[in-house]
Amino acid sequence: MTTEPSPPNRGYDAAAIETRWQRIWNDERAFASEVISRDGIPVDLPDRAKAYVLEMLPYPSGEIHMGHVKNYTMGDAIAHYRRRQGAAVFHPMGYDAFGLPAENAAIRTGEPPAAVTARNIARIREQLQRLGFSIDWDTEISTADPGYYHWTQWIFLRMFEKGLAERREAAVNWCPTDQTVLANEQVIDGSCERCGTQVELRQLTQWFLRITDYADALLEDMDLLEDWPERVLAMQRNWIGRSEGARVSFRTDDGTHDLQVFTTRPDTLFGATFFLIAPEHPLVAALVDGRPEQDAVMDYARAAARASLADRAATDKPKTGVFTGRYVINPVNGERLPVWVADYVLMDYGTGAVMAVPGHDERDYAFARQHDLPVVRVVAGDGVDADAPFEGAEAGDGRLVNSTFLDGLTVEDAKSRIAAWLTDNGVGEATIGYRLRDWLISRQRYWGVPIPVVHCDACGTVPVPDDQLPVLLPDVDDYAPKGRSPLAASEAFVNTPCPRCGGDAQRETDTMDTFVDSSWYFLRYTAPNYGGGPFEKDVVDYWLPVDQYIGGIEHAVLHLLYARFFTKVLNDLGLVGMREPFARLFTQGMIYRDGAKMSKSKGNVVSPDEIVDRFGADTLRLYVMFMGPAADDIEWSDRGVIGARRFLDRLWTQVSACDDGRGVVDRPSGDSLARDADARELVRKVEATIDKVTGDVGERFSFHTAISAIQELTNAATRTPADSEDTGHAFRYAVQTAVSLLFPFAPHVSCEMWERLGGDRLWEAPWPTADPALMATDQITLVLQVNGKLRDRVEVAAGLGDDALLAAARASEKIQAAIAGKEVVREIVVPDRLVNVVVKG
RNA sequence: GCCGGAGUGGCGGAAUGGUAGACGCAGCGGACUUAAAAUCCGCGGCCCCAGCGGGCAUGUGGGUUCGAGUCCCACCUCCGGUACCA
Repeated sequence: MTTEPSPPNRGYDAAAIETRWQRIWNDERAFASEVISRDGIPVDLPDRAKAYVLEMLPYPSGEIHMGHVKNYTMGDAIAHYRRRQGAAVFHPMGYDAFGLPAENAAIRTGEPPAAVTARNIARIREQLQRLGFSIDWDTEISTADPGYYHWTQWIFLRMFEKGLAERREAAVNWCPTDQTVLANEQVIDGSCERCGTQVELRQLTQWFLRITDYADALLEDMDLLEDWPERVLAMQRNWIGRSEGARVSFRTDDGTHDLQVFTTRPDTLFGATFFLIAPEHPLVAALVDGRPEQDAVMDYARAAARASLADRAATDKPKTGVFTGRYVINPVNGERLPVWVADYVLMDYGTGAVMAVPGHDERDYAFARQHDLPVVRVVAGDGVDADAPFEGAEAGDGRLVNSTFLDGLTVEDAKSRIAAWLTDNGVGEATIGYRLRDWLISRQRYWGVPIPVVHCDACGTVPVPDDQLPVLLPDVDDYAPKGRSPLAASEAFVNTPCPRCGGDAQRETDTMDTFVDSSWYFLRYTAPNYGGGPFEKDVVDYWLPVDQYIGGIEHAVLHLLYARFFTKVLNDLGLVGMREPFARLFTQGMIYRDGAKMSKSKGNVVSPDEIVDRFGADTLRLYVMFMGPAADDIEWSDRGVIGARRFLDRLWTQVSACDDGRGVVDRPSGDSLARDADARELVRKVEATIDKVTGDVGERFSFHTAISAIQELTNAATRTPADSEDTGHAFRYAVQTAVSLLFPFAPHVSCEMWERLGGDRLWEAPWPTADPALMATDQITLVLQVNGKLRDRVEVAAGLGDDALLAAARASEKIQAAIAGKEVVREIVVPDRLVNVVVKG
């Protein structure tokens, strides 16, 4: 830390108290779940309300950071709250343990990734336990454990059987630094999301999961995700990128080849003046074979293949391309269109070929101007002549022109008309395009789940039989990536009899993307040690979907999309009952320091351990919840931490003032409150606080305002004079309620204070409920306005009628002065709130 | 460009269409102390005024309303995502 504020030198002993309560909770297994399939033994499913509270599992990098603290503290507060409301709560924890960091460490030091990972997990577990989270530690899982990845492989095989996992050749993203392929979702701005290296496109045979088969289901079932942040849904929608259009078939003028295009503007078919194919298009070589243009075209295609993704994707560079010398026939009017190869056409999207309509597409327009190709208008906006010159592409709405049978139609009508025409003439059809690509899961790296298949010369690709799972990750001497998986170097691993014919065969040596591991972990928690399957359906169906999922926004289109896909596949296989895994999602904001995300390289990291050492876990937890709205990015403040501790110390002092052996008291009686106005006002504040905190924690996830309400209550208690038995009782009631409400955020010291107040087992005590009758005030401040401007305030009894309130307003000298000599036009009365006198002149 | 979100004191932020700035941080004044720290009490948007008071204030400009931080329209700025997606 850059500043060194002193810890308070008075107050409670955080280290002693926190250790004590952690031991008690642990000894009593206080947060163990009732309904977990431990070894395939049938369990009774209670019909109480259930709450599956889940935070995204951590990658065990060695140290937790503040983001984790915020994430898990929020989940813990919700879990505690739901538990005390009487729900059966499930709050598990695990580790996303496969992945590159441990492997890269292994390459540097020679220590096996399994050992690095085991050490890191032990460290993270210790840190989490030190923060006192109410986790069911019996359910703890690691995705790198053979007992876990056995079932990752099993699920993969079920997908393989359904044709949802397949091995095929494709242009894929290759990271030259990490020496492995990457999924589309892991390429950010043309660079590897992990190391930032620009990725290359390579033509390789790889394993894919057919997530595109689920594109529509992933879109449609967003309706089931009512409590997901809009921006996450928007990102997923954009990522899937569904667009309605048509497939159209163009034949070469010599009739030898058929080229398909996808277009969202089939209405502009008459405006096509040339035709483009991607440099990677499989027909490029065939089209130019033996022609004079061959060399130029092939050189261009090779250059495009070499260019980095980022260079290819730059939209501001000139539109390059080469004419192939070939022509295709526009099926709608028989016109010959010259075929060009251009690198702005992506092999990845649609069919890798497009009809170019420069009049109504910006990119085609730029290309046409660049290469002197004709531009034709087929859509004319209001008042635009059919043959008016162009100043740029016109993508707007209008009516069709120069399009024979489409002339006069709106764009929308022309689209359906031409779709019908294409179908009738057998040259195309209406279809849907997606931006979403299949999920490339092969990785040429060591520390991941082996893909459980065998390659046999006689039988082809053969799945490993279920009874031979798990395919264990072998020990190897060298973890360094060499462009192929390190597993390939282990002959004992690779060479195996074919499960089908018994002949010599080789195991697949690629491992799986770690996002596969985390696509189903939330199911395994319900049966962490079960050996008979990945989970048990009835237990999964009891707990799932997750009632509240909490994690970072960075997984909006990665983990969250993949996990939804897995759930749908498992649902289709009849293995789980639900279609969506996470009913409600909360994405927490990041913690910044000095205007930047905390990171070692920037040297602005505040370590959770250091804060716990100095102030205690309760202080850290309270502070991260108090900083600001949980969903917002917020700047860390060293001084703010001290403020949180100061509040706990103040409450501790108040509890000490109640240390008289009276025990936990009931709400003061009506008689007591009728006798004493101070007691009445303080109890009113208590009830209002219960109401506020309950809504903030239970419904609005507005933890910072919940905490400030508790602070207001303790401030009010302090200010209440303890001058009678009635105020003494009210004070005690206020303090004990503050402790009870604070518990989800600062559980250790709350339990200690509760005990000192004479209470027992606060984590099981029912959550307080407010008495609405006591929340009402008997005095209100009536706001007096003239023409909507504040002019005066008066104290009056609550519940007065309009006439009495008007009378009070008219009695105000300031109001009289403000309306003197003016005509009163209208008087607005809002009961128990304000009077607004409207005057003229 | 497109999609999503946000603009309120010195700072983090609060506010069912009804007292703008709760709560906290920093600051200032006071108490305690030989002194400091800690703690406790109090003050606190900006401008004018000795004071009483008054004026101006929630990114900008319009609108709806008795009344707008809040609702509507247009714009500006910032943040995040995405982008030759045909």
